Amino acid sequence: MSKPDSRLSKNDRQARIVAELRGTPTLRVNELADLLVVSTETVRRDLADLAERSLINRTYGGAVRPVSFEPALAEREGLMVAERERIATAAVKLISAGDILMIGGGATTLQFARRVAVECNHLTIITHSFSIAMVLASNPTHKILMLPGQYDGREGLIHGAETIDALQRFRASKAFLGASGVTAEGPNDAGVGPGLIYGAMMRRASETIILADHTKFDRPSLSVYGEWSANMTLVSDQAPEGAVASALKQAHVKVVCAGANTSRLAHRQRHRQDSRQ
Amino acid sequence: MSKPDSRLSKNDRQARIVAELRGTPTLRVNELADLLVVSTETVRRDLADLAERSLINRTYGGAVRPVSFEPALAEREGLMVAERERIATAAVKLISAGDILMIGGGATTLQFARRVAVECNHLTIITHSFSIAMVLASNPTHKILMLPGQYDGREGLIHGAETIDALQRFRASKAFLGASGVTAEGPNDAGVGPGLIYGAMMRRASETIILADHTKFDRPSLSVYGEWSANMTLVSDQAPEGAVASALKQAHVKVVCAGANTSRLAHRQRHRQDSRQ
DNA sequence: CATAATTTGATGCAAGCACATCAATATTAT
DNA sequence: ATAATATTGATGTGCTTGCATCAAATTATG
Repeated sequence: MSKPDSRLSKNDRQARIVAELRGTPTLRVNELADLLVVSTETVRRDLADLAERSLINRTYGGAVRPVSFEPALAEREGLMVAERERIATAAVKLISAGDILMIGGGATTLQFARRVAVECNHLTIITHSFSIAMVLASNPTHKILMLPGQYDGREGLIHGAETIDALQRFRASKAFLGASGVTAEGPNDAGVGPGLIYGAMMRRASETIILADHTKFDRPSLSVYGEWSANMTLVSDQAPEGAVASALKQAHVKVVCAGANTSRLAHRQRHRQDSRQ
Repeated sequence: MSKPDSRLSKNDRQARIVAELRGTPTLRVNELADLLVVSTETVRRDLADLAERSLINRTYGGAVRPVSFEPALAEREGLMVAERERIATAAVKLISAGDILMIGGGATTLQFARRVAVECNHLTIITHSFSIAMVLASNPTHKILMLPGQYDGREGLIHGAETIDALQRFRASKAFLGASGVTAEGPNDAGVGPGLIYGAMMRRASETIILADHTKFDRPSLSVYGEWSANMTLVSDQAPEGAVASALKQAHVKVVCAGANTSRLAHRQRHRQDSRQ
């Protein structure tokens, strides 16, 4: 994409590596040293640096693009992997043939989308998240509708007035939404823009399914985007307790608890952690 | 012999590798050999096999998930790199401060977008291409509007009736569009859906700039999406000749020829091809 | 059942990678 | 300008990967 400038500052060089990775899926230390005209050791140091900030994914001998190019998502992607996988697996079971889904952005819903791509077919899915659309597209039987609006590169999401407006023209049977926090008041999100969209999705869907691991319980976030009601389901890895539990009960919210099960998952997680370093 | 059920057939084993890769971004040969209870050589052979069918992406020492990301684009990305870079550089010069741009999808316009991200600031850009939006987002001063519609994972593009409809609500000062073919009739595209969008963009923009390298000249494609007119500019690496040239002249289309310059570009191209396999 | 074809494992070798250490160079602050 | 700090390059060692070759084992086939 650009030229091998003879000398770049450390920051420029590292930015360059990330940029390069946008074009090529995999890079090798040697290639980079060659391209940037620095020693392989310097490249190695840069890679270690970038991997720590999870801007790249280190491999033996080089680097690959991080799982999700959205910086904000990449940070969270490594956490609670096993829990999210269990939640996603349980949530997929709630899908019926012919459903029209809305899926909100987030690390947990992305995991959910991965499973939808594998296990379901011929669904219509409305989303505002780039990564979710891309993941789902690996299964060509799905019909994926992308919402319009302003693109936020940090979160990899579309949002804004355009998005809300467009949502009014759609109806879905089920909305699958993530949450930064789950409190007695309702599910809430750290961002105002996304929160507004999740709220709009809830109103345009017959049923709403909230996907949230137990660390979200009782953790209030910036904007409460909806109130608990009887057409909602909470899918989590643990059952909530205290104030949250009673609020859910009072509003007749269904709760699905995706408890630990096979050794396969534990095994998977071990694996994941290995490859993460 | 000792563990009959731990033994998998070749196909099962390879399927397992792909499945494993769905959960983990990167795997190493050793990990896999360990996991599948086979020798590292067998794993290597499996990986070579899978890489050939592009079900995985090989790295030194392991494998990563393949770029499910725009297969169609990836094919073209490696070709005519130097030409595209020159075209992009020349096209960026046509941008004025405060412009509202529409950018169509394609390998050449993507290259153009990369330069816009680096060289321009504070532009409003309307697009239907995921990769273009993502590339531009690396410069947070830009405002990126994403069009709605159906997502085509193969091309990484949005298209459909929704998209055309939404375009009617926007106006841009300049539309930058790629083309599969450039004939006397006008710019044309291999896809019907994208073609309709490019046509709509042309009509909603005050000026249209077509980006196309010389291999597109006189190569008719499926759908002619617009007619040459005086508010159009063609940016290419070579000046067109014959019927195309006279058609452009008659319609008063401006032609910008981005001549060859540095030798480092050729160097880059070699590099990219290496790292692609 | 026996033979052929395929698949797998073992081994040796060359090349590549990672890491630690130390010297040289560049950058920054005082 | 000088010193303090940070960054980079060079080098050597140990480990890992990749590849080729051949033997063993498994599977398919008549």
